Amino acid sequence: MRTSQYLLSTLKETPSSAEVISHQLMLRAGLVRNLASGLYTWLPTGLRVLKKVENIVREEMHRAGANEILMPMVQPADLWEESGRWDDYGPELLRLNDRHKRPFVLGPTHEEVITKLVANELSSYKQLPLSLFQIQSKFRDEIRPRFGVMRGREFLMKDAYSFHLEQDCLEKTYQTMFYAYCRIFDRLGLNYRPVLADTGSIGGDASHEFHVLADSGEDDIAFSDASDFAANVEKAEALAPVEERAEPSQKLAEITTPNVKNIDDVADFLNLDVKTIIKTLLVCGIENDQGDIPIVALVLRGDHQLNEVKVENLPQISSPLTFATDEQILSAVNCNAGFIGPVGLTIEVIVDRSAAQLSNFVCGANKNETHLTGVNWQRDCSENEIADLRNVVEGDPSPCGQGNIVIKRGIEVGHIFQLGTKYAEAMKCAVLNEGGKNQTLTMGCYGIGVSRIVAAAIEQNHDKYGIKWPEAIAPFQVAIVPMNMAKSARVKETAEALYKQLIQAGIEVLFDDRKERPGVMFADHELMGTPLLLIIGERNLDAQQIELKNRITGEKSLLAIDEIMSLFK
RNA sequence: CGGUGAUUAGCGCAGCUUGGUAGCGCACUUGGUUUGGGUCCAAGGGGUCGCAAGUUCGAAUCUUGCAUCACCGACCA
Repeated sequence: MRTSQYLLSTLKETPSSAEVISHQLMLRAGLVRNLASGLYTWLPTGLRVLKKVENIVREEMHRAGANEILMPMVQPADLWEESGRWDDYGPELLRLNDRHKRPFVLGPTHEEVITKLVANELSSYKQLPLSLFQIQSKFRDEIRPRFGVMRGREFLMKDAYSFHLEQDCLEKTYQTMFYAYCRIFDRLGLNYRPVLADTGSIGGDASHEFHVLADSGEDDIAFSDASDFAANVEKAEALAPVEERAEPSQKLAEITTPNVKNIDDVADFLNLDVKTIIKTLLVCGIENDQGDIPIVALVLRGDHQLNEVKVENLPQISSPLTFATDEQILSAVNCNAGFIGPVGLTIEVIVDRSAAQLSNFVCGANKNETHLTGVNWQRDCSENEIADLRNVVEGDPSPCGQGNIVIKRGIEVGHIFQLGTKYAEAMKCAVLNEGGKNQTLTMGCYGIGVSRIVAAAIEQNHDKYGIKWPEAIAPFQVAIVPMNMAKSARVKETAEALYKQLIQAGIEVLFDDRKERPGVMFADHELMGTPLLLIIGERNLDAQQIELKNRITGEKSLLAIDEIMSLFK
């Protein structure tokens, strides 16, 4: 490709709307342009990268035995009614009507369509297991699209689905997909980790997320410093403290705490460590037969954070998690938020493992402007249900039993999980088994955020000059940068000849044939992140040499012209 | 959805307080100059100042409403 025929569209200045570095560089290097909130046009350079990522994903899916298909982006609403997600899926699901006023959705994912398809196409266990995938645009009407294509509303995703008669077969394919994902991210040249994940609203048993490690990531990942354990903080178990609870040594006392509203205030007021204070949060339980919603108290150590996913997974708590309103709090405990404590509560109380290990602690007295000190479990309030309610923090013992937790940020680029029979049951996806009986299939589901990978790769590979593409996904393998070609026939001839050779050899080459100063060319190619530059100038032509510059290492070397082609063998 | 801020040329911004025919830098066009790291000089083109209404002789500027975009939070595959 010659730059004179190419839409280069680089920008010297950073558009003000771009927050993270990948978004800034994608705009500056001319990869994408914003159309509306969360919607992007892919320019030639960006599309080249996107296609490369897509192809690596496709190749590895084929290697894993999956068949490529393509499903429509627009899906009839009745499929979603059938699966129950028409009601369950929130406003993220974009709903629309056609000219006959029939309802449709813009697909945020394709479980319904594929399950329906397989239900219609398969009839015998002999056709199983079967894996299908597509690479298709999805639309999710995100509340807050941000970070460019990292969290866009329309984005490119590879989604694969596997169908099985039995769980052990599903597990085998799950393993195959796990390794396929590792191969994909290895080939992409990214620093990534598979991490244990919560199965979330989709349900199912086992789940791993694949995260690209980057400070700008939106997820917290808990690692062990002594093993290869890694889990999303949502999922990482906070183990019960091993030390025995200390015996009560203080008397229970009531103190007046005016204008003390949160844990930090209490700690300041009493000059105590927040770790000796507990906080009590009131949330909504599951609606009972009378249609009442019970309020449940959750007790945590002052320095710990509530883990909403863990709480939602408790049988007595409503999902999604809903905090009690001020009115509900007042009627349940007869005081305001900020002064609630477990002593004397009549509602159900669930205590976090770490909070349960405390003795002689401070808590709210269920009376405004009042706290209790010297509180002890059993002696002052009944022994309650104990559960893991909190996020792990750095330094916690790792749930794998080895080492301690370290927390890093990650960008979720892949997610695999064992779906089970949820959709197969809803969509009546079954085949005849060996015994001639109808048997509902069990499913696996495997997603990769293709467009998000492009952003994640930049987050991980850039410097002050621009993008440093991993070789496998660079838009061009090499650029020819002639110095002052307009004035030097020799430079022009050499550049043209080299360009022709590279094209013939099937190399993806960008020939900078603009009449630009060298600095402009260098700056553009460094911004675009082309891994290799071939710099042709009068200076080295006397010796029949061309300068080779490596974008990643910064190394420069001189090569004889006839050696150039051997670089690409 | 709540809070905050923004909206003036393709991009980055000034002008608004104190109303009087819209400016700077980059980019773009033309000519010259320069040519191994974003040259320099000169001359140009490009704007319903987000939209609508109001105040006024006169509105980018003051008032009101709306829209869009972004950030923080809530929410969420």
